[in-house]
Amino acid sequence: MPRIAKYDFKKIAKRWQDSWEAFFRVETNNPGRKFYSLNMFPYPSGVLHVGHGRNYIIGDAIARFFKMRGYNVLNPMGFDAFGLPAENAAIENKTHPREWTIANIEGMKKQFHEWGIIYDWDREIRTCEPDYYKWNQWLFLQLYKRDLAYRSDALANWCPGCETVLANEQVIDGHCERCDSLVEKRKLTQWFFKITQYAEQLLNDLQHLEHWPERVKKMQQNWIGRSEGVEIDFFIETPLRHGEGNPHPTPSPLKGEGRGEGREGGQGIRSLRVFTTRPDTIFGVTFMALAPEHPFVEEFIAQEPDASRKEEIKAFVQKALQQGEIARSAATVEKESVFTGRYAINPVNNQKIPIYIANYVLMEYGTGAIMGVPGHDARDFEFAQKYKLPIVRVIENDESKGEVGAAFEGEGWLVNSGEFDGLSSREAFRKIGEALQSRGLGRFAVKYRLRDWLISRQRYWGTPIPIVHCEECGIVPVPESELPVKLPDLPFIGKKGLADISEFYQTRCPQCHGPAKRDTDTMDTFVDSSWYYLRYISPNDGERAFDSEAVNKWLPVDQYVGGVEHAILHLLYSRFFTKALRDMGYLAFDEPFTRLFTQGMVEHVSYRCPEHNWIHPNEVGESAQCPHCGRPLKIELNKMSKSKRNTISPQEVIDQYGADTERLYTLFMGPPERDIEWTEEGVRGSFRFLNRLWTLVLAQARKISPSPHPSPWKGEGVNPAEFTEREKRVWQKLHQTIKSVTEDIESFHFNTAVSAIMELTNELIVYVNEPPKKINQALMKRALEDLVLILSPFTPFVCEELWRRLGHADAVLEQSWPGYDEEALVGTEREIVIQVNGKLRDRLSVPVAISEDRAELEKRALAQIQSRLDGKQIARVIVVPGRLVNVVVKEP
RNA sequence: GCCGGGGUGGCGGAAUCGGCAGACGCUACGGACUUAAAAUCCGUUGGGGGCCAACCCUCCGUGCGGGUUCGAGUCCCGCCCUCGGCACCA
Repeated sequence: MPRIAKYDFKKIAKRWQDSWEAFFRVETNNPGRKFYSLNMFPYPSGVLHVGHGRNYIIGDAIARFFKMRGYNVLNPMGFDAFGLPAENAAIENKTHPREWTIANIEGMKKQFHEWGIIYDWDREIRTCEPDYYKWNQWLFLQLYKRDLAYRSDALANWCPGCETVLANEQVIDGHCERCDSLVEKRKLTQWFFKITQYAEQLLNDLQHLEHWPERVKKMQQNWIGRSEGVEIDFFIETPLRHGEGNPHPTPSPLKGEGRGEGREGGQGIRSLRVFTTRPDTIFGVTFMALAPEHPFVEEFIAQEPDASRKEEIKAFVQKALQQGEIARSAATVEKESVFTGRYAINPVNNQKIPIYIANYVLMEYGTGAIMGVPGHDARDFEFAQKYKLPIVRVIENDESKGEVGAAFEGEGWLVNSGEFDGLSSREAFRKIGEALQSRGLGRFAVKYRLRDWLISRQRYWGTPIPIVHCEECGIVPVPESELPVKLPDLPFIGKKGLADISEFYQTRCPQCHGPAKRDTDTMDTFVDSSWYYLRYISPNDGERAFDSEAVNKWLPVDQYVGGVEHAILHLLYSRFFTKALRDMGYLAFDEPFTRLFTQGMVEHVSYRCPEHNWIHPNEVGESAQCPHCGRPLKIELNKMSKSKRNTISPQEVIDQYGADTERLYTLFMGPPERDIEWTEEGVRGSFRFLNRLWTLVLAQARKISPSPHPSPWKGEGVNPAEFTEREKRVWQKLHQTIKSVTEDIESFHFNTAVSAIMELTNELIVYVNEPPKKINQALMKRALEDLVLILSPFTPFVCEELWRRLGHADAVLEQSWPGYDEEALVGTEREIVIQVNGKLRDRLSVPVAISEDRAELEKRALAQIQSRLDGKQIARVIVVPGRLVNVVVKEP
């Protein structure tokens, strides 16, 4: 017998690499049975490692699978090409960010090609090109027209490392998500998108996203942070004047008309508005507290007659402001405060309540002022203890009685609450709210944690904001006909923004044509990625951002695949854009992504030397010593990253084992949603499998005469009625495998799909080598063909080659996905488990017909294990048809 | 603190409408082939015991403690650990 040619993955890759693209070119005009498969587009930061590959390999497998199932698959790719790293790299290499970006894009496209990942490159998007960012500007203007984009001075998150402001979403534990610098609050005039206008919808519509991971929805829900409560106005006592004895009698709020928060005439501040989610605890209020930034603070200071107290308050406020809101908002910070010398009146019982300024009260949330209820709020309790304020219990339940060491934050019934005594917390919430509302002293309100999206960035490499500042006309939007406002194409000038380039900002006012200044900020790059999935439908359209008609046919995206790190930022912004564009009439759907899959990270061992820091695994020998100083290295498991020096280059793997091996291992290594460790041994295992497959198919291929592959769901070419028992088992295994692989791919269980394919391969190898060596050629041909087809989304190169060697002239992607025959799944015999008292004791093989016959199964099972039952009394026999017989015996 | 994942052999992980725990792969060990090694192939591989070996038998075993059930990795109650998100948000 002639030798089988070696599995030459390099030759095979070269042969088929360029042959597939045509299958993923789509006509967008006529979607037919469409499937929009989308991977989150990458930031072109350099070379991709095998961990990045996971995202794209999953996406490619899905696209190929749906293609074979007869869908018109749209699978585009592009580059999120604006952003800070390009600027930093450009400064380092003394080039222009564009050069660095383009070079990386070219490199990454080569990598996709090597991986056998197919996109419709005619639809490629690069967000740094004017023909893309022009539409960012257009979108900005649309939002501006509808008051969804506005300019405001606010305390913004300033990152000193990146020298720019950041959105709330980009601040992690008070640090910059990019460079980890401690973020400061600075008062700056900045552009915002009014995402809060959609807070309610963004929250509510989460429930319709059935095919999103639960945790992503939960994260968004937390982030939006809705709370229902009541806003309450507390009258403030007029301050004492010098020489006066008693303060003026306060107006009785229960009788008087509320006037809401604010000042009145020359009388100064009259009332203070707070927000609470627990109006039922209002009788327990023993202090009020303002945020140091609260507008009343200044006035209180001004009105303070006592000079030393005035200084005390001033000093405290200054210190708190310096500490900054971010630092102060950490739960670990000690509660500090100063008494203002002023009192408020509790509208429900006329009690006089001292007003404090406290560091733990945030201006950003609610009204910037709180009512302090130490009996029922842990923070207020801590505060009251420190400042020796009274703690009043106004809610009780069976558990809380007698307990006084802490705030009771649960629900119960009211006590010490006047006419509301005895009501449940819930009833009291409503009744107290209503009582306040009827007197004009309060109103039901809903607050969100979500803040508006700050989009201004003080950087060069981004989309210029299309606004002109004119001394005469004020803020003037650039007319749509003048878009794009292009980035000045100067040799890159280092760490400078547009504010340093007079050629850019000097302009004329579009309205009065007088001299004016362009806005010198650029947009957050998350603007770019909030709508790119719309642009893929008509990527070269010079007339509009996207073609609504076609977009409404192709979207929502059927399957979106990407990293969970975008659970909040990108995915929330995209949902916001979709809803805003829908309301403008451009889109006819509510949510951009029907199904979302978030793949886990790939981890790899990393070595750390106390002196030389991270050492690449390739430099580390068996002994795990530092190659520079010989010291023992600390071994850790970390996410693959350049900074930890533990990345694996796909090129290494492809050179040594081929792209199919990398793809197979990536999909097989573990459940795709979970983080998983990359190991060299695992890669070799996948390589071994492909070699075994190669040998099996080639050894048989020469015996098999070429003929067209039958259409699915039919047994053409094979005749199961004439199969031997052995052949029937092979046939059954084949159909079981097709079924489970199909279902596993649909549910993203690639690891078990691969293992099912391995089992089938093993079974076929056993069948081929079994002693009689009489192989049913028709069966074998069919089995190998189907095997190759169901493996092809995972390892397209080797499968294409094997498919051709099985005698086919047409491509794998032109084939239909194999179907399975329900009848073939069953087989002829079934194994029934025999248990005694629930423990496995024996097995019984019965014909399928009998496996459903309770009486017969019981009879046979008891006969088979009779010897075991000596002297024991049978109490009961449980029969599960098709599965088992459990004999319950009483021990003598 | 709150919310959500997850805890199964030496390792990654299978099996959750309650019904054979450990599929598939890796590692390790033994054997075949080879002058030798690599590769490949065959076998063993959760732990303990039944004198050795084969076969077989048996007990224990899915984070911990209870419970429901003929039967629990799977369901219920109470904990522990771990990863992720949110967190002085009133």
